[in-house]
Amino acid sequence: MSSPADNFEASRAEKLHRIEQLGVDPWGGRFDGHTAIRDVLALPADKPDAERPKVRAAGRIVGKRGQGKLFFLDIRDWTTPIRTNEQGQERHALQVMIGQKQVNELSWKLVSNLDLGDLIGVDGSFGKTKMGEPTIFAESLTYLGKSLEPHPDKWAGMQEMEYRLRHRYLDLIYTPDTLDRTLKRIKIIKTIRNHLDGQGFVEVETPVLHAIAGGAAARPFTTHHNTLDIPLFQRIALELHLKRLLVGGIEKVYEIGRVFRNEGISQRHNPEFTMMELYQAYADYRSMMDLTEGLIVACVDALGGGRQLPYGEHTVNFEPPWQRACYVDLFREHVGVDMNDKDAVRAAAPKFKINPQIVVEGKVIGDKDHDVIVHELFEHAVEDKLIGPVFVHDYPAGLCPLTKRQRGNPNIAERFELYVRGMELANAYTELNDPITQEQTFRQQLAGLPEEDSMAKMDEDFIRALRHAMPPAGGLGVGIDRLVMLLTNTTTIRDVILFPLLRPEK
RNA sequence: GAAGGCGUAGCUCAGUCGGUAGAGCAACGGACUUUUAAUCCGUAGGUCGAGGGUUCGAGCCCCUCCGCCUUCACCA
Repeated sequence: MSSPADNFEASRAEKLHRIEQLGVDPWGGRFDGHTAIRDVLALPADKPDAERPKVRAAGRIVGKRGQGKLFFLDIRDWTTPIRTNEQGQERHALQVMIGQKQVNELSWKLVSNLDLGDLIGVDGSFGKTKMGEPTIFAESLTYLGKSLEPHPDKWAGMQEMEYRLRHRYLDLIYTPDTLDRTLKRIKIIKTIRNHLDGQGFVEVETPVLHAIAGGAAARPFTTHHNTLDIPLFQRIALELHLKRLLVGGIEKVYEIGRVFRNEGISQRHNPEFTMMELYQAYADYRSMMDLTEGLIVACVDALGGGRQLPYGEHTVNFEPPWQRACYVDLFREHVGVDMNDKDAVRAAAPKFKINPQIVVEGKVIGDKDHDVIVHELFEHAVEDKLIGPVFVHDYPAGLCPLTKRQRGNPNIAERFELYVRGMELANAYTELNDPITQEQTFRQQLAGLPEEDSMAKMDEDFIRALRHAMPPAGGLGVGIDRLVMLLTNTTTIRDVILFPLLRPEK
């Protein structure tokens, strides 16, 4: 008894053998001068037979129809547009016609060995068939790779998320949105670089391996260096090194890089994700608002789909200027009480299903801090309403201990978050450059951390850097994955990351 | 971490009341020079996620486990 896989493997092995017997390498080699399928389809297709343009193309076989001495292939490459043909049908491939009399003898012998999933090079002329389908009329074929595995159903495609994630290479071929999103992500990141470079920022690379994982309050991944025999952490933020560079006089600096947080996985969280952080000397959070607006509008424009982008049921209007709203005002508007009125805030909490008491394992062990209740209320009552884009600015100082206070108002932190569709897209501060306050606040934060987070340590070296005077600065952080989600109408982070973390099979 | 859903051929999916495991595509053999989800004739393909239990009999009912999805919780 043979399994279907065995049958399949045996048949492909037999074809490999037959191709080799013809003196043809089934794995191909350098194939110069081929035209992208997008460009082939743009060639004039209505010339008389004798005047058809000569073309060379290469692609993956995604369809084949045999008809005795005439054979049709559908091939696809990474430029292949989705178009509607003269019959009103949607097509996502370029047709190749192989006629026994039109193609050379060796190529005709190869035809019976062609399978869905193979990579093939074609030389021929470009025109239309009697049915009006743009087609390459093949004169010779070149093998560029034989698929030894079956490919997904050509019409149903790939439906199961797990199958798509574990076979992303197939997903890129058979789910058009996957390739489209991937290319858009690349374009967005490139646009960010171009835009920032154009504003005089410089991009740097800072260490991924940290002796102390600082700059955020997240649990890090741990690792170990053998020669030094020390524990190391993968970075959870870019912040502390970039600020050292501010001290060093690099006045406009940014980094786009991977950060790692050893926390939950969800539609909006992957353990490794891409952050962009930038710092600008002698600027503040207001400067960052203008910069953020310009940066994201540049990304929107780069995608070429206009400034109103769909997201789920909504349309988000990225046309500047964007709304700017005070935290206090939004709070009053949606919660209905003044956030500084402690009794009123406490009384309002249950209306939004928030317990103003701290409960551990079913027991009340105390009252939550006022600022904590305020922020929980904000998250439950306000965030979802922020279709935006909207800059929420001037946070309660208690929520942002490491942010510079407003001059003359120590209860307000100079911070904003950019919200779009209820998602936090960017986070910016007027950075604290007073090393004494910074150190005190660090120590207070560390003192409050639970046992399991005891790997968090004071970064003395960073404090020492600040003590040499860091310029006042504005800082901005943008979660690139979430930005791509928003701009490509994608609801899960796993579809904007090519290879999101999955539990290994078996 | 909790609850719910899903897991059947390579892919996409049916499977009724517990009674011999099904279809389309893909594959294999054959016919066919303008097809395009080609058509026609024929063939093969299964650890029903894994393990245990109930039963004369389990894809289906029960238990345990694994994986994925969704919601919630967590989340600078």
